[in-house]
Amino acid sequence: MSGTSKGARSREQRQQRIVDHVLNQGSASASELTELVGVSLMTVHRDLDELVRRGLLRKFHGGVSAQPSTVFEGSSEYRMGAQRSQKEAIARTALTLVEPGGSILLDDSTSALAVARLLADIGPLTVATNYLPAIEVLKQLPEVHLICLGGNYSATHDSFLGLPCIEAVGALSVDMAFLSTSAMNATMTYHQEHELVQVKRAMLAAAETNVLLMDSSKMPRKALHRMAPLSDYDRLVIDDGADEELVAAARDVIPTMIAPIES
Amino acid sequence: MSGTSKGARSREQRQQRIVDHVLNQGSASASELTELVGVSLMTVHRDLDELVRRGLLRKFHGGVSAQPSTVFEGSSEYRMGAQRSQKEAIARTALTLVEPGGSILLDDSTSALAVARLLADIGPLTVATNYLPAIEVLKQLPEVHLICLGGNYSATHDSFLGLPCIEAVGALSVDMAFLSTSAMNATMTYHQEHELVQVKRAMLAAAETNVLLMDSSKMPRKALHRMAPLSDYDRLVIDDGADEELVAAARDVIPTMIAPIES
DNA sequence: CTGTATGCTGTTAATTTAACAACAACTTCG
DNA sequence: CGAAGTTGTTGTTAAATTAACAGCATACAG
Repeated sequence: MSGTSKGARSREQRQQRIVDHVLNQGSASASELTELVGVSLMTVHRDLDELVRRGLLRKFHGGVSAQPSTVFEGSSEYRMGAQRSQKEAIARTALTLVEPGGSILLDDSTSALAVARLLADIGPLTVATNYLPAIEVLKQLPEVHLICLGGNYSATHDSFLGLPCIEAVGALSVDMAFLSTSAMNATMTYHQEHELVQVKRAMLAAAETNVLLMDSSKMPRKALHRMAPLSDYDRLVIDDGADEELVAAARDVIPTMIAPIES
Repeated sequence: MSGTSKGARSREQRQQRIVDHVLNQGSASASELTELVGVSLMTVHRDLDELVRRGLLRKFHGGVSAQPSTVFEGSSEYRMGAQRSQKEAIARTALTLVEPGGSILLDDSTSALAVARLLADIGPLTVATNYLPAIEVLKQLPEVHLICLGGNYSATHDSFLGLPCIEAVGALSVDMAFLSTSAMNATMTYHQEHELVQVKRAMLAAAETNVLLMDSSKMPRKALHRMAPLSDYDRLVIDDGADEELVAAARDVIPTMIAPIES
């Protein structure tokens, strides 16, 4: 490609040092970081912008902090970033399952959003979702018949949930649902929040074919609520950074597609 | 309370002038606006922040613009335009009917959007709507419990319609609905599109009190579909540019509030 | 009438951003 | 193999934005 081998490496190391320092101190000013890593103020700002974009840090006027300092801003933006290329690869692979003229369901996950972003040139398609960022993307596409699944707005997820949403899903019958969960193992999928579990289960029931989108970072973990057994899904799409053993185990249960991460 | 009578008035006028100028020019720089309104740069920035918060302007580094700088503008935002100050006046008057703790319904009209923009400091409130621009505004307000009425997305209206929406409305029972129609006379309201009529009728049925928002520009006209008799509404809010005769006739049917247009 | 509180405004200093120039690493092509 | 071109990273400079504090006018209570 281009001049990235040495440059990118030192850049990464530098950003890692910044993250470490901020995580230790809780927060730091830009000029403070200038001295720490020995580059210009401008470069520090550029690093910080990227780290914010990746969801690792928070920026406020005067510096950066480790945690969501105030409240604001859906943590959904937050989730993207780090595994962005994985999610994009997964979405590209999952996209091969979509056929023009069909109907699909997208849940409120960044993985599903990545799918939405790739639906431009498929052909006529009906897409239903409760996820506002996905709606913003899909409303631009003239060939997509968009259905919004309404409900109670959740600022933390930037989506619509609750009984109204479940009922709206229940009224549908679609070809395919693309779902993601916060954790899984060889037999079960899990999620942190009960409210989301209810909606996702309704989606599972409403679709002919259920596709589970998983980026490897969340693979060998559990979470509070059991959501659905792996056997409830018809297809697993996962990136190639996943634990071999787990993938092998999952393969015994459902057809599994491995998404290659581009360099 | 405090020093707001004269100060606030000039402040509002100033912001109005800023909005007018930006809408005319398409965009403007902060320093340019400084000369226009004759206050310090800092105050201009404070005004712009507030106008952005109210959803009237977009800010980018170096100035502000009327539309989403990157994309085209939704045709719905556009409709505002000429009758913008009327609609804002109407909304401000209608707002006096809203009580904290209550629940309200907003239809997919720019008049209802104007109401949404003023809901910031009312107190806890439940608001349901099928209108995407209103959702974008309301999702910012921490005190508002927002319910999205889902349905089939209509690009021409930027809202959700059809059977799913009607069913979602039917599941609700709210204190007050704020509606607008494309035409009215002394006994009847009308609308151009049947699909909208159905949704609005459902809203009428779901609310305890129905408030009709009318800017005078559309008063003495008819439109294709009869929507509902004026007697189905409980309150009419109209700006003071309306035809005297018609207002008098309407007064015989329902309580009517006249919204003063500021200079 | 006086004191206090509240909100709006201006000034200053610090921070952040955009825009451009310089440079290194890699690629391509002769 | 080397020259030219491309791409990505960094630094410099100037402009823009923000926070913080101080000053002033108005409203209200006593």
